[in-house]
Amino acid sequence: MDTTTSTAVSSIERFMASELAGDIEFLTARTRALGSARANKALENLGLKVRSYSVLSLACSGLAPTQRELAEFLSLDPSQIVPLVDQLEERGMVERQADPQDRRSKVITSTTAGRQLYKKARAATTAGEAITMANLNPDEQKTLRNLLSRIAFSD
Amino acid sequence: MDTTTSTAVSSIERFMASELAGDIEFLTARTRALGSARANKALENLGLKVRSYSVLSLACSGLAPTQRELAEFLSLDPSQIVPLVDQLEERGMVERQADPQDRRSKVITSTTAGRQLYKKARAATTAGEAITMANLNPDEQKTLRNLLSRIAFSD
DNA sequence: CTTAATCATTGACTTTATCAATCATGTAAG
DNA sequence: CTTACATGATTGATAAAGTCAATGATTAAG
Repeated sequence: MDTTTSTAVSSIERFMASELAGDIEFLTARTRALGSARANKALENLGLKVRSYSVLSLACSGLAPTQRELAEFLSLDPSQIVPLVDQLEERGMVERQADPQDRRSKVITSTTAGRQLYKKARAATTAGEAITMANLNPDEQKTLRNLLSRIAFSD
Repeated sequence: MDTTTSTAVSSIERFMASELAGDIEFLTARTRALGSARANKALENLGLKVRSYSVLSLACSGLAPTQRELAEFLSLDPSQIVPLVDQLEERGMVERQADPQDRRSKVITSTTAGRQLYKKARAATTAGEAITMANLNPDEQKTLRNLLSRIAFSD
């Protein structure tokens, strides 16, 4: 007798037996919803969201992404990148640099302030991720990354 | 020498070395984007999307979900469930039934037509999922489901 | 050269998400 | 009982995301 630990969990357990709960699409959607809610909260103080954090991260990577590449890697439409870069640029965190190879493209690079912000943001998301993954041991976490990567980059 | 197989892939590889590419949040977001695009396409002919499919699936599960439970399980706001059920109900696929235990709640059940539609839809999404997971062997697929479940239901 | 393709950008438009308010019902306490 | 408070579905307002076509600047190809 006892199915009522917390209202939130009680009914969830019932549906874990459903066919839907075995769908990878569903599981990734739910995992992502949980993770990005947590990440957004962790980034709030820094004036960032998951999206702007992602752009900043790639800008700080030294890989010199163009906006088109950002769109592709982040699964976004190129038109969605524009306001993301706009905001970061206005804050002085990144810069649009004309690509000398192809003047249509704009390479996004980070400023010193951008790299400082990223360092803090990275710490925040890492901490959030640790909470999200608390149920998995380090080996399992590594495995999960590996498996997801092979799906996410299978195109 | 050859890095130019397809424009889409060429730059992606470069960014797989980035810190961001190791973030679980990022990997689930990308995996989900890929998967739900495929699933939506697979469901298009049936007049369904991932969301309505999920509701239909749970309605067909025999688990008698209430709308609140659907919202919780699908990580949606209760107000988002309303139009989803509306549409399926208008098509005669599901029914809102007053819960005799609690007349505030409405239990969503499937009709015969709903179960027939679900059968087709299930086949479509399963096929799509097989494509998504093609790079993983059966054991790996099972492992992935297990690991994701433990994160997705860790609340 | 001229034609076609690509990149960033804009703008229109649709779909999702978020949140407060409401009505009906249920629960708890005096 | 009845008063006070909590909950489930619904509505409506608003913000945020996603989708798509069109444009100007450039580059690539014939």
